Amino acid sequence: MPNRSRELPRETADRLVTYLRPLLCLQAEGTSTVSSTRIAELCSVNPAVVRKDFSFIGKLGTRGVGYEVDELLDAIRRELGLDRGVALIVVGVGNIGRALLQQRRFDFEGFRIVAAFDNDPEKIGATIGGTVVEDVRLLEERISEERIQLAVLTVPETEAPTMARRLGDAGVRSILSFAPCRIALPADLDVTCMDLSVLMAQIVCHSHRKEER
Amino acid sequence: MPNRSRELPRETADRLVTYLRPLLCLQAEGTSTVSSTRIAELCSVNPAVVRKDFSFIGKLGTRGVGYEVDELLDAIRRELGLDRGVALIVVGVGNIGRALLQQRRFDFEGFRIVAAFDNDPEKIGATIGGTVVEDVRLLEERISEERIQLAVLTVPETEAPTMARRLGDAGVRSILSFAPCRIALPADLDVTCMDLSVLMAQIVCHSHRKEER
DNA sequence: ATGTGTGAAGAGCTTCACAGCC
DNA sequence: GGCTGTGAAGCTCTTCACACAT
Repeated sequence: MPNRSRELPRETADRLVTYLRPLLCLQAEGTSTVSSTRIAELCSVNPAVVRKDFSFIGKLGTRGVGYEVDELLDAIRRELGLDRGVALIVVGVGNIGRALLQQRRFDFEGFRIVAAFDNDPEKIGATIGGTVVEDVRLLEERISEERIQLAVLTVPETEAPTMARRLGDAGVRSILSFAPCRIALPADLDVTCMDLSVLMAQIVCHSHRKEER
Repeated sequence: MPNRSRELPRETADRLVTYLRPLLCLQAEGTSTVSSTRIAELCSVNPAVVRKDFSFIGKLGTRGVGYEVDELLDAIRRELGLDRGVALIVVGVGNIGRALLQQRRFDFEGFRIVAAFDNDPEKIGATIGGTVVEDVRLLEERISEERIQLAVLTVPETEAPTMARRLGDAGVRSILSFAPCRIALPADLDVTCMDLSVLMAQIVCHSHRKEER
């Protein structure tokens, strides 16, 4: 009985994303077929999890053999909607903004940075990693032109809430913010805050908790 | 019956960290007491979750009133081991490394960047955000001097695995890596990979999945 | 009246174990 | 023999609802 539910569990969706990179590596080194056990090793998870995850996107494996790497990649990307290139913008060209613009690996993975914005006249007009930095006043115009759904917000903490609202009003669906502050969210807009202090604190805790065993 | 199990669930530990920042804000604006409902709003979780989480670290609230902000902060930090300042190093002073060094908020939150390293002679000796960049050859020496347990790894992808091993051998317990690659982990060392492509892909998926409802 | 503390019920995810196919 | 596919069991976390304290 094929697993027909369109409802793949949230955890499964998240893990499917993490399988992509190891699979791309295997593909690059010419491996054509791979077992759930091998993938599980590469991702530090249980092999049964891997098989169950794949079962949600259809029967892809051959018993006694394993999975075709190419097929897997296609199936995962199709399922997750990563197969048609996701256009995104970077708002704020500070250190983190620059890091993103210079990260050329994105192309490879189905992301396309189509614009970057800042309010600093010194930065406007500069080309970083192939993208020209534009005046933030053009933000709304460009978002609707390019039908942008994802924005990465890397402006200073003080400007983040205002800018998040502007992005939402302009039609952006999701925001990944690096500002270490709570952003009041207008419900239909989802904001993911990547707060490095929080992340590091969590890591430190895990380590403390591990010692107690 | 107080919840005496030292075993706080992993999710609880992670959430306790996320409560810190809103609480710090409340403290800064002079609020002395807060309800589980208010915290729940600020963190987008269920109030019952908040109360249950706090119950794991002892009875801290007053029925009919709420929780003392100061007490809560102390209790959470004590429980998570964030009360005695965590020393960390930054390895690799590229864009992300610089972003971390300039983030002065860490001091506030119990983190102390005690050293930064790079192999570029142009960068060695420079002071960024109050920290002097040192030659990466001094890495092992400084780690043992300062008894470093946490390192943030922001070197290029090609150097990340080697450097992770060096850090592990030198005595570091946890690594937060920004390199978009799998790092073979020596079991007792825990490596958290913050892969921005993966994060963005997950965000895009959440958004797609939300639309389907 | 208001808001905490918590057993009990419920939901969701993980692991197991084995049948089935190559 | 090797590996997938998957019901069923097990486990963990979440949500509910209400007793209890102020």
